[in-house]
This record gives sequence, structure tokens and C-alpha cells, in this order.
Amino acid sequence: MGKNTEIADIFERIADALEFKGELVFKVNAYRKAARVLREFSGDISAIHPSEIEGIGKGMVEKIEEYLKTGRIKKYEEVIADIPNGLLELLNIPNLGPKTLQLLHKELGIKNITDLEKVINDGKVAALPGMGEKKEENIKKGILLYKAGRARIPLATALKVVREVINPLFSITESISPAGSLRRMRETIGDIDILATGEKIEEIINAFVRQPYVKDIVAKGDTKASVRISYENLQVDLRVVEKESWGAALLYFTGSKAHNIKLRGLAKDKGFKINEYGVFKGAKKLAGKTEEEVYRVLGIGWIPPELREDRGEIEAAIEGRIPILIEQKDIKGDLHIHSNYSDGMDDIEKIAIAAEKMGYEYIGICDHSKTSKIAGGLDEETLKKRNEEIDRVQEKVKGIKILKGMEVDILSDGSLDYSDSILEKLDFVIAAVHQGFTKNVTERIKKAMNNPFVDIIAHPTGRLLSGREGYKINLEEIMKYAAKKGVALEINASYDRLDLNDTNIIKAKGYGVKFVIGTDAHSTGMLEDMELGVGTARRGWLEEKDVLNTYRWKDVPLRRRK
DNA sequence: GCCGTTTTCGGCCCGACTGTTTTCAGTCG
Repeated sequence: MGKNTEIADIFERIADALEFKGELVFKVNAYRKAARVLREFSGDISAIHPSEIEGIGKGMVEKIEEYLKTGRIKKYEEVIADIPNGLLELLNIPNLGPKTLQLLHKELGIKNITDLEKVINDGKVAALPGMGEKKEENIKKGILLYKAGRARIPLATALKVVREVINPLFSITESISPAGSLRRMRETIGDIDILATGEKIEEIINAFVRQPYVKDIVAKGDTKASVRISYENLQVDLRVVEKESWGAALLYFTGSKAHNIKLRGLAKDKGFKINEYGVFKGAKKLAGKTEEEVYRVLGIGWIPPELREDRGEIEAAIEGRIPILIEQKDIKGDLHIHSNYSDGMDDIEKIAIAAEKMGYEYIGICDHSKTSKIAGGLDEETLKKRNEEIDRVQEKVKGIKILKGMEVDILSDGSLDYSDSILEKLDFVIAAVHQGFTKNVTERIKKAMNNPFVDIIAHPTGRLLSGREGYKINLEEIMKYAAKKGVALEINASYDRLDLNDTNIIKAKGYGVKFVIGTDAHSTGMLEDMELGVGTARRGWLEEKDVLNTYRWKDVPLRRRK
């Protein structure tokens, strides 16, 4: 996806190579940081000047310019010149770091995974200086994990798993909370992190590693344990701390790493030291019981976990401009729900009752339009019947407003799947690309936005977390046009979509775009995905006013009402 | 390699756990 990512990848590989060679760790980190910053930078990289972006200095700018001009970076070619192809890849093997890899390369001549497996199986590793039986065994385990693939799991799955893991520990802990990327509501999760506190730390650790879901104990000490669970080979880390350190530990364990590093730098500037036990001045403890307390002694307000990515949140906190983020309770209705008239599982009445129980004021039934035949798209006649059914259910279920919406296909020429006279009569329309993902998609979406009855664009990029890449589009052009036309972009909360994602939301908000969070639910159970959508919106720095379905229905500033 | 109203040189986040060691290096988060 563009030059930013290409250059970030190269910087990452330079970092790996330098680390392998034993170069100063700070230099290695500089490349890692530049890679991360570049990945998240949304602007034009050819126009970057040193110091404009934190982490990109003179050297990095030179290399960026070199790449844009020649398509190569000499420094990269230099550092990998004497490293065999496929060797650095082995750094992804758990328990095998740069120092050990260098040793194995030098002493045993390994060049790739095949060589590595051979020397391990021949028992040649244990005999090397500083190595031993156990280290050899750990690398062997690491190779198995590496080959099994350690794919990140979707947020929705991780939330379910963490609730199951935490439940049996409730009775023996005083507090227990998810931490890590899960608490930050990242769209995918690698390891699951949990923090707990209670009277008997040892007992909590022991109870944790003895749970039936534990397949393998990776590490176990006085204050923390790591286990691998049967489900998806996931690693779960539990850290147990004294009550007095709860806040500092929760902060530390929630991350992100980049957020923590910057926070610790801030503490250092003030002459403090911050670790997972608290904030210290010399031996004196200044804070640690709550997260609020820790931030306060650093002179800033509490920062919501979803923002802790070092994307400017610490600077914002210093200047007192941390937004009041949208919350689930602000959502007044779900505007993207499929009924069994198209490919949904449940009938309209069941959906209405379920949504009423969730406390919504309104729901939008949005079935597929006629061209999406596989998804049971409705022809004009069936649409009429469905709308009559909505009227009938509305008579029975009075506690919630049931809106007549549709998810209308944007066809290959950019026209819509129903005539304007049909679209006009609906309460609102979501337009969506469901076919021709590579054909003129930007132009087609823009053309669809020219239709005055299109209120929302569904899942604007079309990507799926399970692997589908998404449409070939110029997303920024679509964002600008949506802002201009007053069309809202959807934050599709479906567990496999989360589309727009966090960084795209930030970008779109910058252009003045408004949003709708919809679950795209195909069953009443999936209405719960709203939690994922709100989490993603929070990661995108959104406030209540940015999201249209936080308004009462009569006040929702839909495009067609303007 | 980046960065700077304490610095343009000399710092750069901090600790737990493991294994191979007798005081520490490597890996991880």
C-alpha cells in the first residue's frame, strides 16, 4: 500500500540486519521507530523535512529521498550484502534472538531454517559456549511455534477468550483486568495480557497455570506466568501485583510499548523514574495505585487505552486536548442490520425485540438489493412486502423505531441498484460495493455519492481481517468527496471487517467526514459487535458528535435531510 | 540514528524470567 509501507519494510529489515550484526541497540531502535512512524504517516512522504515528524531525522530523510528517486536504499544493500538470504527471517522464531542467531551462524554455519533444524536435531547447539540442553530445547519449541504460524486473532475472538480465562479467577482476586492490545481494542490480538491483584499472589499464579485450558507453561515466576492455551495456540500472560501498584502495572501492561517509552521519557525529564510499580523520585514513591494518579504526577490527565499508540496522545494530554471519546452508551441505534428477507438469520420481529432490550431507540433494517442475488437481494416487489412487514412488526413492538433502510449495490457503472423513486421512499440508504472490486471503484463510489438519496457508504475499503485485501481505491479522494457531499462513511463493526479502521478514521475526520457505526448484523447475536465498532471509533479519536447514530432519530443529520 | 530552555555530545525505558553461570547475558514484552 504505497511508498510509505515499502520504505517502512526496508527500514525494518535494516534494523534486523544491524541487530544481527550487534550494532548499537539505539541505532537499531531508531530504524524500528522510523518504520513505525512511516507506516502510520498519512501525508506525502516526498515532502517530509527532518524533525518535522518525530523519529525521522536527517539520515532517514536522505534514505527516503533516495528510495523515491532510485527505488533503492544503498545502506540496506550494504548491510545485507554479507548476510545469507533467509537468515534474518529466523529472528521471528521465539526464543531465538540476534545474539544466538549470530553464534549459530558463525560457529555452525547455519544459513536458513533447514540448517537450523539440522544442527538442533544433531544436538550440536548445546555444546556451544553459553548454550546448554535447555536452551537447545527452547529453540526447538520455538521452531515448532514458528512453523505452526502465530497469526494474530481477531479482537472479537480475543474478547471471548479473555472473558473465559478471567472468569474462574474472579473469586480469588481482588481486581483482574485485561491489558495489552486487547484493552486498547486493537483489531487483532497477538498475546492475551491479564493483570490481577489480591492478597495471595502465589495462589493466584498457581490457580492460573492449573486451569484446564492451559496446554503448556511457558514461564512461571513469583509475580508472572505465561501459558499457552489449547485454543489457537494462544499465549496468555498473567501478571500479579500488590494493590499499591495496580495503576502503574495496568499502565505498563496495557502499553503500547511506544506509549510507555514516551511516558517514561517524560518522567525522566522531570527527574522521576517510572516502572510497573509506580512513579519514583529517588527512593520515594509518588504514585502507582491508579492510572489517573500516575498520569497526574506526570502533569497530565488520564489517557484512554484506545489512544495509547504514541500517535500524538501524550502531546495532546500535555496541552489538555484529549477528546471525550464516544462510548457505547451514546449509541442510539444500529443502522445496518440484515433480516431474513435477504441473507439474515432472524425475522424482523426477533431483531426488533433484541434491539429494544439493548436499549436502542431505533434500528435500521438494511437488506441487500436485487443484484446481490447470492445474498438474497430483494427485488422491488419483495422490498414492498418487507416494508409492509416492518409496519406490522412496528404495531406489535412499540418500544423501538424500526426504520426502512437498504444496503443498495453500487453497480459496475456507478449507478444504484434501484431507481430514485424507490430510494426516495426509504428512511435512509447505505450504498455498497459488492462486486467488481478492481474496476473503477473510486469513480463508482463518487458517482454513487452524487445521488442525493445515498446517505452512507458501507464498509468503504472492503477489506476483511480474515485476509481479503479490499477494493482498489483512492481512499483519500473518497474521504474528501464524502465530506464535500455530506455523505457519512460507515464504521462497519462486523468482527471480520472493522472498516474503516482506526488510522483511516483519523484521516477521514481530518477531512471533515461524519460517521455511522453499524454492525452489519446477520443475526441478533451479532448486534453485540457494536462494542468492536465503538472501540475502533475510539481508536480513531472520535467523539459523540462525530457519529450520526448517537443522535435521536429525529435529529440525525442525514444527508437527505439537509 | 535521533534529539536538545539543563546538552550539538552523550544520552537514549525498565524489569521479569530463564539458563548458564558464581555475577550475568539473552530474550521478551
